[in-house]
Amino acid sequence: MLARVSTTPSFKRLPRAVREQQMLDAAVKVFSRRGFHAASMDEIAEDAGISKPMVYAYLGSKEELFVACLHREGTRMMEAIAGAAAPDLPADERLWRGLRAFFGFVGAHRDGWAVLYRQARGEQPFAGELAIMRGRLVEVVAGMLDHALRAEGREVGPTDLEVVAYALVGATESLADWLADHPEADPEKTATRMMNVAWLGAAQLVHGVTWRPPAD
Amino acid sequence: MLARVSTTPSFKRLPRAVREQQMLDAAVKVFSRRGFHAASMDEIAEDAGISKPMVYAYLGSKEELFVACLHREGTRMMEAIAGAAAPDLPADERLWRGLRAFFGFVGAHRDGWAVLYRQARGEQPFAGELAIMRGRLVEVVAGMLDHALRAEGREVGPTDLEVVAYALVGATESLADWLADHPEADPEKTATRMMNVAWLGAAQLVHGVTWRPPAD
DNA sequence: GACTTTGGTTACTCTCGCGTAACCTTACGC
DNA sequence: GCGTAAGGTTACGCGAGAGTAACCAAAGTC
Repeated sequence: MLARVSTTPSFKRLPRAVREQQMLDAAVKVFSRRGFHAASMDEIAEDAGISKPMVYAYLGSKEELFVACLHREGTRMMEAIAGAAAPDLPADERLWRGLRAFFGFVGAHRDGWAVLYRQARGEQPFAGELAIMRGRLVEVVAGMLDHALRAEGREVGPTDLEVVAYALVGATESLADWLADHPEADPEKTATRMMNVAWLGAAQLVHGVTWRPPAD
Repeated sequence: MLARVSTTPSFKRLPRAVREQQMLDAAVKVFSRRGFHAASMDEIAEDAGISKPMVYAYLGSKEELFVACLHREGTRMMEAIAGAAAPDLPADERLWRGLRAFFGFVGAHRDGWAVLYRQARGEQPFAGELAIMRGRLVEVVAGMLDHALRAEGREVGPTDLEVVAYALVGATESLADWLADHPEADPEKTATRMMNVAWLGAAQLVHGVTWRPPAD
């Protein structure tokens, strides 16, 4: 004993870009399993096969690390959706493709994105970050609705539009949660169900059918 | 100086039941403002006008305290809804009354319930607690839908029913968030908007209008 | 008016985990 | 082949905040 002065060089010493991705992979995994607070930097570092100071050197504080996860995963998701829903298609087709892409993504990352997202909704430092992403989605959906409405020669106040879009996005998020909690469920089928709720409701609105509260 | 041996007796020494409510009030306030983790027991105690050991004596650990908040506020909300939506009304009327009561409640507790709820969705120890409450709501909504469907001589698989109900509940939660973030918004109007999305979509489903994915 | 229960306090302890200082070592430019 | 930057490590400081021990006093109770 006492030999092995130079520790097994195995194959270490990877370039920064690679290590960063490994760290993010580990971070997403650990944050998802444990939650932001219960997750320890030590565990993330260990899971990434690296020591803690490296994580700090590359990705900064725990909060920054979490935000980085959110960003990477969020961007991937947004790209998946944007890549599927071409802007020159009719509204229902766009909606359908967007939903399918979204649920496909969530289904494929069942214990990554969805869980991270859930975390972030509550914690104040991240809620803002999330609100921005959700805001972009809401804007897109609201734009679609507006487009469809104008095609019918109709028009609705911007707040109404925003709120309806917000509700649709909320319903979709909710089903994403549901999907994440039901490993056996089919993403495609979930997307279809969501489409039923969203589009049939939205279509009514587009055609000017409106529900009004009873006179009491 | 050195006098004031007996500290101002002011009017202290309240019965347990009263103090517990004060503590819960303070806890809801602080948890909402700071979030579960950032909230300190010291601050809650101070805000309740009492010292920390009393909080531990009456409500137990920090987690238990949070759960107690969730329970109290959740029960209040459920009661508000249940009291409004009589079970012998037609489905749309029940839905409308339930939504109105719900948004009324959220609007009246803008920085209490909604924020607490948001917190709890993410944190693992509480997510279960919440899931149970949401589950009850989903069940009620699903039951309503089922009832309406059967009245039309139609029937849908239980999973479909559950998922649609889940989506509606999710959309509603989402608008509750929106309402909590928009102090100027009118709860009644928000309920109407939700009703538009939920009911017009649901009504289509009830009448057997179903959207199907394009053949591709 | 003693005695016990209930409401209340001050002043700690102790853990946990973020963040860092100080220190190696392999690769690469030149 | 030699300097230096880039990749990597061990081992620790230390702040914060949950939870507690020990102790005090008013209000019932008999």
